[in-house]
Formats: sequence, C-alpha cells, structure tokens
Amino acid sequence: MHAALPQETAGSGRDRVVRRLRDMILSGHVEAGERLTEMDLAERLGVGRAPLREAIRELVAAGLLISVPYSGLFVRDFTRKDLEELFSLRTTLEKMAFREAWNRRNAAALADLDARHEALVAATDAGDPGEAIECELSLHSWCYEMSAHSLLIEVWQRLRPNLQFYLMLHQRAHARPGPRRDAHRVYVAHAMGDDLQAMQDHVDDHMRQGLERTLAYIGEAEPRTGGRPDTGKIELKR
Amino acid sequence: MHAALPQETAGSGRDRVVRRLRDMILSGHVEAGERLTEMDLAERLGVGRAPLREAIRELVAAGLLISVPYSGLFVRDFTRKDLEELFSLRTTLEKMAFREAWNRRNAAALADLDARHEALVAATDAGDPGEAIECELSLHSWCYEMSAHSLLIEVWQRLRPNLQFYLMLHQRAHARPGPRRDAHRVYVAHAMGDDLQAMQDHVDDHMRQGLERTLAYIGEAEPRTGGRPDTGKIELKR
DNA sequence: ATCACCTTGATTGTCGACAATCTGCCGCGA
DNA sequence: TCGCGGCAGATTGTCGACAATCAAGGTGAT
Repeated sequence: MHAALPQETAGSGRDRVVRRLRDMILSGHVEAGERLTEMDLAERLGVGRAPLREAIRELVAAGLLISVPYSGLFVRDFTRKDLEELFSLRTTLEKMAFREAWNRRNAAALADLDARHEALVAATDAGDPGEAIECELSLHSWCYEMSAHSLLIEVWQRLRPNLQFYLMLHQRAHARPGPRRDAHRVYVAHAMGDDLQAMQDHVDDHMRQGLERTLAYIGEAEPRTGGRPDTGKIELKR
Repeated sequence: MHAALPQETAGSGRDRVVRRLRDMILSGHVEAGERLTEMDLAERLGVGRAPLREAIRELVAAGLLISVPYSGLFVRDFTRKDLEELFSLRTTLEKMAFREAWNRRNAAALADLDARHEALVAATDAGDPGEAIECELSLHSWCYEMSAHSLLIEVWQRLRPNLQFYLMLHQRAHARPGPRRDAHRVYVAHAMGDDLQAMQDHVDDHMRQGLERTLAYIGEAEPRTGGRPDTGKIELKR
C-alpha cells in the first residue's frame, strides 16, 4: 500500500539533498530561525552548490526555508498566526478530503486505516514522540489518499512537512504529551462509520481541540520569535 | 492597492527567467505538451543553464512544467480530471476565503472589488479574451486577499497560473465566449451583501456553471491528450 | 522474423571558478 | 558624540566545461 518509500541513495543528488536537508530540519539538527550558508551546507552534505541550490529552492517553495538574498538562508519559524492558519486550512481541506473519499472506502482501505491507527497507538505507548507524530500525520493522510484527488493530495503534501516541523518543535520545547488515544479512536470510528456529516463535524472538533491544546502551551511563553513582519524578515543570529 | 507589480528587469536572472518562461507558457508561445530542452531555452532566453534550471524547478513545483529526467521537459497538459479537480478545489478554497474575509470587508475593499469588476466588463467589451481572463482571476483573487490568510493565499497563488493556463488554452482552442456579464454581476452583488450563506451557495453555483460551460466544449472533442497515466508520462513529439 | 545487445547521440546532472551584490564596520569630519 | 562615506569581507548569482545517464536505433545471432 506504500507508494515506493524513498531509498536512502535513490534519485539524483538533488533529491538526496532535499531529503537530507528536510530530515535535518525536521529532526532539529538545525535550529528554527538558524542562519545557514550555501557553502557550509555544501561542505556538510558533501555536494556541490549547484544541486544544493536547486534543493534549497524546493524547500523554500515548500515553506521550510526562507531565502534572503545576500544575507542568509533561514530555517522558518512559526508565529501563533502561522499555527492558526495551518490548522484552519487543514480543517477545510480534510473535510473536503472526506467528502471526496467517502464513497471510495472499501474493506481494504478501512483495514489500512486501522493499521495506521494501531501504529500510532504503538508509537505513543513506546514513548517515541517523533514516531508518534509521523504516525499521526500518516493517519490523517489516509483520507487524502482515499480521495484520489491529485490536486488535493499535492496541497496536503505541501502542508504536511510544515505541520510535522511545528509539532516536532513544539514537542521538543514543551515535552507535549501525545494526542489522547481516545481522540483518534473516535476519529477512526467516525471515518469507518456511515455518517459523513458526523465525520465532518468531528474533524472540526478534532482540529479545534488540537489547536487549543497546542495554544495552551505557547500561551504561557508567547509566540516563539515575537512575530515575523510581512516582509519575512527574521532576527539574525550570527 | 497593488503589491509592487514586478518590473520587467527586476530581480535576479532566475526571477526574470521564471516570469518570461511563465509568460511564454501562458501566452502560448510554447505549445501545451511541447517538448523543451534546457540548452534550447538557455539560448532562446539568453541566460546560462544554472539560473534556468532553478527557474524550471520553480515552474515544475508550480505544476506548469513536467520534468522527465534524461528525456525532456514538457509543458503540462490538462485532462478532464485535472480540470474537474481544479474547479472542485477552487470551490472549497474560495468558500473558505469568503468565510475568513467576510468580517474584514470595508468600504475601500468593496470599492476595490467593484473596480475589478469594471475592469473585467471593460476587457470583455473590448473583445480582449486574454485580458478578460486575467481580470476574471483578479476578481476572484479579491476574496483571498481580503482573507488575510497567508497560507490560503499561497495555495491560491499556486493554483492561479494553472487555471489561467487552462482558460487560455481553452480560449484559443474553442474561441470560448467570455463569462456572461450577469454571472459576475451576481457574484459581486453577493460579495457586497450581508448573507454569507448565500455567497457560499453562489460560489458553488458559479463554479459548477463555469465547469459545465467548459466541459460542454471539450465534451465534443474529448480530453486533450487522451489522459495522462499516473506516471506523468506524456507522448513525445520530436 | 524476432530478440538481445551494444553503440551512439542527446540530455540532464555536477563541479569549480569567477562576477555581482549586499551587509557591517571602520575611520573621518562636523 | 553623532552621522556619513567608503572599504573589506562574506554571500549569493552566474558561467562554461565535463561527467553521468538514458532513449533510440542499428546489428548480429538464433
């Protein structure tokens, strides 16, 4: 059911660099807001600047990096508004995904959904927050994949790394407990049920709860960098 | 009210190449499905391959180009399914945009909306289909800009060139008459009104009508290239 | 005739060096 | 002390040449 999971050594240099860079960002090997340079990265990754620059363009387009010409390359950081936007757009898209997917569900697909849920529970019980986050996103990916709506899937895949990045950041900063087991149990039950409207209402609730639980934490410490002006400017750390 | 419209000579070579390439595609100077090569483009655009390749990456990410390594670079083409997906996603996003924008409307914004509508009417009356298409998309952009939802705006700006490209293609292929004046008159009236639910219902109708009017044309001639397999493969024209 | 293999040409992928541009700092004058 | 011009360093932007890779067509054996 997996769609050819990416081999570590597969593809062109650019593809490898994209994956390694994304992993470095998501795993926290480079800090949020950190300033990077092309030459440093080229050395650290053992690759020339040409494929590196193309990989950087890809990650800039994905929203994980912010390029400020002649000044530096920055790992994106999140404001409270970024987070709210991420969740509100997710809500709209996921409700649409369920509408599109609803009549395409079959026994195999429901078994797949259940397997993803089991994986999430296992990762949570094992106390592996990183894995749990990936499992949670994989669970939410199910409805998009089932929708067979390639544009919708593209948009979700554009959003997903940003969401994963934020959840990872948040986890490391606040030792956020994993989502309640019940939350996704109910989610899965609705997804396997017969009431589309109930599912959609639940997506609203599910997302609102997730956002509120998250905002409760950063409410104490306020937005991470004090907000980023419209220009995309960010404080420089040399 | 404009946000720094791009100068013809502004920005780095890559930015210039992105704009010129996009213009070439949207204006039909390169055919849909046409096969391109980096060296040809580098010569025609008078620029090296390095900035060209980065520009190409950007347009691939935007969905206007399809890169098939070692085989060629292709201008995207649209299947009937692509078109349906474009319209269904647009519908969902635009309804969300109006929800977000609804309480942000003010006198100046409504005047702006009216101005965009006037521009559309003028372009239609002047018999300039290309300009009319741009005006129509500018009119629909209003609700996104008003939403102040930067993620939503990003997604719309990702979709917009694809939509413009298809409308241009369709216009050239079928001499499609511009949208009925009444259609957007009603749209604008609802957008300036007080009933959000009525606006959302109208967005549904407006999009469905637009899609059906378009499908009526290609229904005669069937999908343009006979459908593109999941691999993104496309017939080669040498 | 058909299939497998290899050669050939074309195309993309990569590298290293150089040019253009910007930021921050230093010194100078008021 | 403060403001300003310019210098130095760093960083990105660009170019040309070379290497890796692949698709197509031809060739020979079966």
